[in-house]
This record gives sequence, C-alpha cells and structure tokens, in this order.
Amino acid sequence: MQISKGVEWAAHAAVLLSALPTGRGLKAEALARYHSVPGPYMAKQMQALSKAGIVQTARGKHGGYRLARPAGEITLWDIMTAIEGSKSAFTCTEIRQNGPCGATPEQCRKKCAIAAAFHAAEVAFRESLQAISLVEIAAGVAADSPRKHLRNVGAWLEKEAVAIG
Amino acid sequence: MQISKGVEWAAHAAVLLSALPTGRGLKAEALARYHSVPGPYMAKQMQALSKAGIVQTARGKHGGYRLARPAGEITLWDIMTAIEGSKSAFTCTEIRQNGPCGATPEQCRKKCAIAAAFHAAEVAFRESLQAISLVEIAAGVAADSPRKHLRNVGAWLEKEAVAIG
DNA sequence: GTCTTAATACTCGGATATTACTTGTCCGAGTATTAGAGG
DNA sequence: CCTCTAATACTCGGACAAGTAATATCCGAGTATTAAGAC
Repeated sequence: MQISKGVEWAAHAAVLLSALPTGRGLKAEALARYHSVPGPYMAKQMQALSKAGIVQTARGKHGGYRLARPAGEITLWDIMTAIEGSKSAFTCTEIRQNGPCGATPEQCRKKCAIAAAFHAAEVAFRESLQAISLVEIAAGVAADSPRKHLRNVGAWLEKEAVAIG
Repeated sequence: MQISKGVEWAAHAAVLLSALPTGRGLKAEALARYHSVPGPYMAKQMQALSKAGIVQTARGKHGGYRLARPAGEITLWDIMTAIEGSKSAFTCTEIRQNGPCGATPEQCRKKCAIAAAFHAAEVAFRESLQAISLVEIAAGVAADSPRKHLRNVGAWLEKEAVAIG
C-alpha cells in the first residue's frame, strides 16, 4: 500500500499549471526546476498525464504542457490514476477455490466477502479524491501563502510561461 | 498503490481461525494447506499477525495459532496494518519547500493541501475497513455456501484443530 | 526587398539501467511428548 | 509400579535469496525558428 512519489510530483505540477491563464503552459524542465526534482523523471510523469488526456502538449521549440480542461474538472483521482493506473489496489486471487475445501464455482457467483470489503473501502477512497479538484487545492495553497510569496510565484510564472495553442 | 498479496492470505486465515471455538487453533502448515499457498510464506504472514497481537501462538509439539481476541473485535484494517505496516500510503516529501519559490517555514505550519486531501481519502479508506470485522466476513461467506460445503469445512477443522491454552 | 528552402535549436516521446521492495525459502530457538532408567 | 530425567520430534521465530515494480536516466522523433540564397 504505497502511493508512488510521482503522484505527488504530478499533482504539484498540475496545480502549478492551473495557476496559468488559459492558453499558456510550461515546459517539463521548468516544472522540474520549480520543485527541484529530477528533470527526466518529472517529464515521465508529465507524459503519463498527457496519455491520460489531462494535459495537452506542444512539441518543438516553443513546446510545453498546459491543462487540457478547466482546473475545476481535474480531480486528484484523475491524476493518481494517470500515474498509477486504474487497477484496484486489492487483487483477489480467489484462494477460496483452492485446497481441500475449495469453494464450488456456484458459490463464486458472488464476489468473495473479503474482496468486496476491500473494494468498498477503495470506493470510499476514490470518492474522497474525486471530490477535490485542482481549484480547491490551489485555493488552499493560496490561503496559506503570504502575499509576497504569491507575487514571487506570479513573477516566476510570467517569466517561464510559454504560449500553447 | 498495491496491497500486498499477504494481506489477502492473512485475512482468509484469520476468518478460518474465527470459525474455531475458543481455545482451539491451527498450525501454520494447516492454514497454508487449506488454501494451497506456500507454507513458509504463509507462516511469515502469521508471524506478522502475532507481532501485532491479533493471534496468540503456542510453540512446541502441539503449537499453533489462535485468535487473541473475539472475532468481532478484529477488523480487516487490523489485519492489513499488521501485514503492511501502519504508515500512510501517501508520503509528502514537502517539495513545496524546494525550488526558486519554495514555501517559507511559517507557511508549512498547516499541512500541504495535496497531502491533506490524500490523508482524508486514506481516513475514508481506513474507516470503511474498520467497520468490517471477521464476524461480518464469516457471516457473508456462510450465507453464500451450501450446507454441504459448511459440513466439509467443519469436518476438516475438527480433524486439524489443536488445543491452545 | 521578398519568397523559398534548408539547416538548426529546442521540445516531447519511448526505450533503457539501477535501486528498493515484495515474494518465496531456509535453518535455528523453544516446548510438550515420550521412552527409559532408577528407585 | 511409580518417578525423574534426558532424548526427541515437532512447532514458531527471525535471517537469507530471487523476482518484480518503482525510480532515475538517456537518446531518438518532431516542430517553430531563422538564416541564407535565389528571384
């Protein structure tokens, strides 16, 4: 039960992109530099977000990443599944069918009770994350930041942002 | 985000132990044989349950494992944390403090908004699992099993069970 | 001066090593049985 | 025949390899710029 570190990076990167006006973006190297994380691995996470349709990309000299849809329509669950994959955390190997008292096929119509309990818990986890979009995250971050810090971030973004149509 | 296979095995083993009357238990080899899983690895999971205080052990010739408390007081969350450890799935590395616009220490009084959202989701996950005890699992399994199968299991348990004081 | 074109510089994308962890296995520590010898 | 003792057989407990996935990295594919050359 371990969430990949890439999820954290991708989430922070997405929040940063959400601070940009529509039509502007950042290149992978800038996203990595902003948080002082290894550039190539950051790029790998951004590729995953791209394949999941969360960010749009532009190649070439003025290339970079921008959000593919409004920040309010991108949840933390979207980002997590983009990086980790959408397979469920608990995988039932149906060991109830094994051994001297193995369950008969007709008993297995219904899902194994243990698997069902874990899947219900995962649903609760998913719904909690689906309730949080980049907008709420950005608002929370802004509320905790002094005005001076927000100005610094704004200036940095203005310097690094590129136009992506 | 992957739950160890050992959690599944330990959960099934605990449910099996809950079917025994108080004061009786099973040895690790029997638990493994019941589900046709590798014996030594099954034993490893049982050791984890033992260290977590979920099962009591007896060594020696008539050794084995029995539940340490009533099945109604053992939840799936207990079993999962016993195997996987109780550290949270999302680890915040505080990358918001890095880079050219790193957050100042006073901003970090409050938890990072992203980490807070993930931890809230984990709480929902945990509470869902804490609501399910071995009793509910056993009841669900029994409801789906034909009478004949339950008799087979009962006979097998009677044959393999050992007395553990 | 203007248009075409080819070279170029800079970006993303996928394939490639390295490390950490889960999975699977082994041998030593510990205890009730039990066989045997002595009383 | 009973009791004490020591050997024994069987269990759990922690230490030890093998396989797999996460982490970190590199080089090739693709595009806007741009500079040169022809008209």
